[in-house]
Amino acid sequence: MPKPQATDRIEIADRLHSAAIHLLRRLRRVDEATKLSAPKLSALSVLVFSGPKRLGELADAEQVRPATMSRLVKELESDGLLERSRHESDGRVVTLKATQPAVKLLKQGRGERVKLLASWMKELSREELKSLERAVDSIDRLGDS
Amino acid sequence: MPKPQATDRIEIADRLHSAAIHLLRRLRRVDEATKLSAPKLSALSVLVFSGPKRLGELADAEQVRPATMSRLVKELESDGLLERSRHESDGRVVTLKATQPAVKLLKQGRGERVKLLASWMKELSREELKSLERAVDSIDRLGDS
DNA sequence: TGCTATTATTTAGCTTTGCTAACTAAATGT
DNA sequence: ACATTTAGTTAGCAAAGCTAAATAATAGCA
Repeated sequence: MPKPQATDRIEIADRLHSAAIHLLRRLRRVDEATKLSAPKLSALSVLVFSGPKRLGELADAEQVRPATMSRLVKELESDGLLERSRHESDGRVVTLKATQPAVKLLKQGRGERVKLLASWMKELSREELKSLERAVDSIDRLGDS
Repeated sequence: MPKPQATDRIEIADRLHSAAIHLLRRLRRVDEATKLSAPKLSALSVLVFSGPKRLGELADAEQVRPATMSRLVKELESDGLLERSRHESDGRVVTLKATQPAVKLLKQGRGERVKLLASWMKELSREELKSLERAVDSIDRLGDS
């Protein structure tokens, strides 16, 4: 019984890479309906489910540069989905907080993209769903170190 | 022992969505080294591992519009990584074939992004790797129907 | 205290990769 | 022959990533 070799890992890595690309491309199609693109939904999701954050923290959490997050935040703000406020003691930091409409959108609607993805998952067998559930955490930790 | 509920699926879908976004963002950082972005590597990978394709087929496989694939192909061609040729009997179709340098790059080097991803996977336990291997196929089939 | 360095965010400008719409060229069918 | 369909390309736009440079506030230190 062979142990996992480097080539196995590379094979799996290759398929994971393609699968991630394909999955996000398929999900992109729902964007018009939601009005929220993947990066915006993902960032807003952090604010809704983990509470207020400063801009730099959110950029870190989302693996983008502060400059990129600044633009996303500006657009989410003008959509009324989050509020910027200045920190009381440190005037440099901007604190971001999801608004009620955003909480409603994400908590109740949970996002059109996520609902669509969840509906696709109905096709999976019980075992496939179990594997997927276990794998998701591994995937999200990949490259953390 | 409860069966998987809709809320479980939505929870997993939400985490899968975030995990896929985060994974691809982390991988993007290696692009400078490779000179091949995710969409190009993914498209080229199809040609190398599944053989020549017409442009429309490749666009379908990659879940993008022909117009988008046409541009990617043009750039890959000017990098010497694939060759366009006209179909013998049907003058409308363009057949795409990976060149030797491309085969070498992907088969031997297997792409910097994939190598990096594979190296991250060393941190996973045997069990996590197994779950991931099983899950990858499910992920890639999601939304196929 | 007062200068200097650091830190947080923003702005400007560029690149890549999606898209749609409109075009060309070739094949098909009536 | 002529209209329609099919395959691919081109043009032009938007979103989201980046870096570099600007701004503003804080912190450190002589």
